[in-house]
Amino acid sequence: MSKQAAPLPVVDLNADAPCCPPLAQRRVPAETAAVLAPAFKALGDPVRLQLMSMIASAEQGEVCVCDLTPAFDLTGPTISHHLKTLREAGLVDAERRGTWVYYRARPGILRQLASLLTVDPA
Amino acid sequence: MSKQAAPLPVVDLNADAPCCPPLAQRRVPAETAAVLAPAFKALGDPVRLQLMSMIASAEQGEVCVCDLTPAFDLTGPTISHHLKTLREAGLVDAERRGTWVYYRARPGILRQLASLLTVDPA
DNA sequence: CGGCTGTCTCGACGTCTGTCGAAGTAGAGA
DNA sequence: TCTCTACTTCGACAGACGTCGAGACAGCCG
Repeated sequence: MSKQAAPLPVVDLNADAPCCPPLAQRRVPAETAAVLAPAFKALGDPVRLQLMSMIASAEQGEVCVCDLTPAFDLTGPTISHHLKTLREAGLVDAERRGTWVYYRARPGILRQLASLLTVDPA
Repeated sequence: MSKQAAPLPVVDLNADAPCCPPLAQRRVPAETAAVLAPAFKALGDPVRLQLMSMIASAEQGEVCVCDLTPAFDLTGPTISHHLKTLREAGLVDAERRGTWVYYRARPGILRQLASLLTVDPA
């Protein structure tokens, strides 16, 4: 950290309201791009995109890893790695309850990404 | 290619209407994920996210590469490489007119990505 | 306590990516 | 035609990424 204060929470990934106007409406500043690009990057893998969808569309709002893993032809560690990527991108949350670990989506950041990509109906 | 026909254009990136229900509404099938993930991946770099925004928000609907390049501390070849990535992801189109090359956004795919990320206001 | 199961971490591997400089191509103009 | 500018392609390199097997850790249940 070279900045001593970093006073501005440039983009708040937890906010429920869109952080910024649509990408097609105003130039995205470098700081915003630096914060949001990793989220897109995390969705930029087919496996993670499916994982994200399975988590976000879960009936109870959460899914057990044990239900996620068998849906792919990949080993447990690999799925775990992808879930970690989604976690670090702020797209999902994990919680351990007893033997199992449950993942749930963070709707706030999804909304922000969606609004960023919004295009005028023109 | 093991399939002999591949008859279904599973996802039409040029369509203006959303190709598929929101990611949080129904599990994204593997084929859809395979088609859309590259687009998210292309947006998963801060430079490309800014380039995309500069192109999509252009006043005349298009931008000259010569206006794009000086906005970054990167060499021409590097910007050219990122633009190629955006092109190959189907996010932008390029057209040469005389000396200059102009890029414009493809709103269709942007709309599809946005609708995929849409979350119920719940 | 000891063993079992579910999940994550670690280390390794081949591949892909972002970046550059050098060289190639396309068009404008003298 | 010759040269200049704008942009792309090529070749190279360091670093990041996706995947796996082996092992570590956490919680359950005898």
